Amino acid sequence: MAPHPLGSPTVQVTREMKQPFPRASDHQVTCAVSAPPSPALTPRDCAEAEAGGCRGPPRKLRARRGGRSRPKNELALSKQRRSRRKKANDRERNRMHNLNSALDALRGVLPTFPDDAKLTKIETLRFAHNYIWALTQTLRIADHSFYGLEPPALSYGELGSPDGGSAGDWGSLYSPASQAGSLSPAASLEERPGLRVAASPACQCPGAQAFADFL
DNA sequence: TAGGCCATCTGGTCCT
DNA sequence: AGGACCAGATGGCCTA
Repeated sequence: MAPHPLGSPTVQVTREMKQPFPRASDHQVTCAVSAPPSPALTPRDCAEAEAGGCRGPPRKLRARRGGRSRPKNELALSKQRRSRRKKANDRERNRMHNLNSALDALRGVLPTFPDDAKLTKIETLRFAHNYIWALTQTLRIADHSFYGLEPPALSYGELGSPDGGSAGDWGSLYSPASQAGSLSPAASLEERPGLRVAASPACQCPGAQAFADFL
């Protein structure tokens, strides 16, 4: 898939565009209260009910009960519901955009070539995880050589999963040792020929050199 | 054409 | 009550 840049304007496809007819559930919600349980109410039934054309207390009686008439209430209620839903949709969209922005920022600090295909979301997360793990190991090696100690044995088996913990949720996704299909820094790039990790002039990511050395 | 990825909508749940 | 978060559903786009 040709990744669409995140900043590109997203086409707002409303429910109305996708689904020419209102969802049954929506209709049921608005109709259920205002009309007696009758089989298969149509929007027209609802409209009639709202206009007082349906069975139910006559106008006079309704008015006598005081306050606003019920149909009007239902109308207002459904309007309010729609408005709330719309606001919630906006927030949700916004939230997902923020999430994607964060993901983009993460992509930005991962060592790939600028013209490489964009990492997918899951690839980005897995790659970042293993990248951090690799950098950690690099620091470890550097520390040991600085203090004149023997470098630690860098076997995945000894080190466990990249997060340093048990092979829990993260490990199940990409323990470098066990997950052949995982996005370990090297493996992930073999999986996607378009993507490479290297310390090259084209790659302007912090830690890329150390990372490449480590590899 | 099938499958992968994605954006969006939606209803439910939890929290403030 | 309203917002944040989540997961399921749906449909569009793209590639092998």
